[in-house]
Amino acid sequence: MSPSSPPWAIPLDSASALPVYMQVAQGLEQRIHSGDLRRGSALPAERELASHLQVSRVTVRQALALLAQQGLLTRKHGSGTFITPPTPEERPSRTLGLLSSFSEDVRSRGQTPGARVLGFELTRPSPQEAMSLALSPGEKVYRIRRLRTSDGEALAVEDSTLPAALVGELHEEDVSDASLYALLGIRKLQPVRAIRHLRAVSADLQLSELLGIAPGAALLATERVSWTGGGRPVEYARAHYRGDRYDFVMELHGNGE
Amino acid sequence: MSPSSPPWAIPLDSASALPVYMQVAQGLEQRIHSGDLRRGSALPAERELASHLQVSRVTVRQALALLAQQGLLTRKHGSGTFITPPTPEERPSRTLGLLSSFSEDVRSRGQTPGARVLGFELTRPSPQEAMSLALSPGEKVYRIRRLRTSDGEALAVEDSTLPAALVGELHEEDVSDASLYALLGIRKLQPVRAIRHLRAVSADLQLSELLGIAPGAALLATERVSWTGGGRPVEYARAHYRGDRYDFVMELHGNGE
DNA sequence: TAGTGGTCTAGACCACGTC
DNA sequence: ACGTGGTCTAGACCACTAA
Repeated sequence: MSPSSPPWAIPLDSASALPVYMQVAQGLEQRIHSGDLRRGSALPAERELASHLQVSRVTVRQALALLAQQGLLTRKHGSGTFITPPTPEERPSRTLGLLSSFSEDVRSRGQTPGARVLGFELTRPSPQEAMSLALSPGEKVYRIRRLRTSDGEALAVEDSTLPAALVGELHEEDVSDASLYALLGIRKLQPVRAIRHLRAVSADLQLSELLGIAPGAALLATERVSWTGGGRPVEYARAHYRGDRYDFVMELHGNGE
Repeated sequence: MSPSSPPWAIPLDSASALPVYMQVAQGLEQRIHSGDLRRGSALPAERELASHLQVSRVTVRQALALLAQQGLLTRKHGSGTFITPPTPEERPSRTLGLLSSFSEDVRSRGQTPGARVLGFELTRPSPQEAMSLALSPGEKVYRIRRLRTSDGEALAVEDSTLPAALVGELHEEDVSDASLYALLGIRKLQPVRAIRHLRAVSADLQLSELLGIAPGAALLATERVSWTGGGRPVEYARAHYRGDRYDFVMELHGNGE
C-alpha cells in the first residue's frame, strides 16, 4: 500500500500564472472547507510544510498570512499555527435603528461593558470636527478617546468630540465608566436624532495594538453626529470595532409602495 | 552646507523592540500625515528606499504592504508606488433605514447601476439557507451570484437565494440587469420587511479578484433576510462591498424617553 | 532545551509600464 | 530597453512556548 498523502499535501504548478503562495493558500482553504483539515487542529510547522511542498519558507508564510488575515488560521508565536475553530457565534451585536449606546448594547446581551480612557483633552476643534458640530473655529471642544470593552475584552476604540460651551464642565472621571449618553441625559442634552456612517477599513498599527489584533485586520468604522431636541449638534463620534467580534443588526421597513 | 535629508528619511533603531518594518511604516505614515510627503506624489523605488535606509528590500516591502493595505499608498506594477491622493469623496452611499435596492441606491446618486451574473443555479438549499428562509431541506432554491457595478466599476459581489416554489420560474436573463426587488414586485412578492446584519471582513482570493482589489483588503459584509407582506421569507442575500468605495448611511431616532 | 513562529538579509528572475 | 513592483530562494538569528 502506497503511503496516502497527508491532508495538507497540495498540488503545485510552478508554471501556472497564479503565484505559488496563492496556490498554497487556495489549496489549504479548500482542504479546510472540505473538512480534510479539522477545525481546531494544528498545521504542520512552517519549515515542515515548506520542505514537503518544495517551496521556501517565505512562500509558505506568505500563504499562511493570507489565510490568517481572513481569520481562517490562528498563529501562536512559539506554539504553532492552528485552524481557527468555528466560533460559538458569540459575536456581540449592536442594534441599529434606534439611538442606543455602546453600554446599553453590551448590557442587553448580558455582558458587562467597560471603558478605559486613553485620551482626554479640552482643545480647539479640527476642521472636520468644527464642520460636523457646526462650530466656529474659536469654540473649544472636549476630545475623548476610550477603549470600549465587553466582559473585559477590547471591542472598539471610540473617539468622541463634544462642544465645551454646550455640555459644560467635564472631567476625565465622568467618562471613565458609564456611557456618554447617560451623562448627557443628566444635563438635559439627551440626543434625539443622529446620522451614522458605516464602512470597512484595515487596522493601522496604533489601532491594531489597542485592540489586540494583527495590523491590517478588518475593522468596522463608524462616524456619527448626534443632535439634541433643540437641534444642536452635541456629539461627533468616530469608532472602530473589531470586525471579528462585532456585528451590527438592523430591521428595515418598506418604503410605502 | 550639509545636504538636507530627503523627506522620506526615517530614523531607525535596530535595537528597538519595534520591528524595523513597523518603524519604517510608522515613519512614512507620519511624514504623509504631516505633509512632508505630498499626496499623489511618488515614493522612491523600493530598491532605492532600501539602500538609503540600510535595510533589505523585503523589509521595505513589508512596511509598504502595511500602508498599502490601509489605502495610504497605491502600488502600480511596473510604474511605482504613490501616496494615495485625497479622495474626492465620491464614495457611493447606501441609505439604510428603508428597503431600497442596490440599483435604486446607485441611481439616486446619479450613477448607472449594473450587474453581471456570475452564477445561476436551481438547487437544494444549504443548511444555512434553509434555516434563513424557513424551508424544508427538500424544497429547491434559486441561487444567484452577481457582480454589482456603478458606472461600470465593480462595487460588490451579491449572492441571493430565493425559494423556487414561492417566486416561480426564473431565468438568468431576468436578473442580468435590473434589481431583484423590481422583479419580485412584478410578481406581487415585494418585500416589506427585512433584517440586515453588517460586519467587516478581509477579502479572500476569490472576492479580491472579482472586485479588483488586493487580497486581504477590508470589505463590508452584509447578510439580509426579506419577508413579503404575507410574512413569508422571500430572499436571503449576502453581499460583500468594497470598503474603500462604499459607505452606509443611516438616520437614527431616539427611543422615546 | 527543543521547537515554534517572527524578523531580516542579499541576492535572483519575472511581469508590467513607459519611453 | 529600462525601471518598476511582484515573486521566490536559502539561509540566519531572535522571541516565545512548552516540556
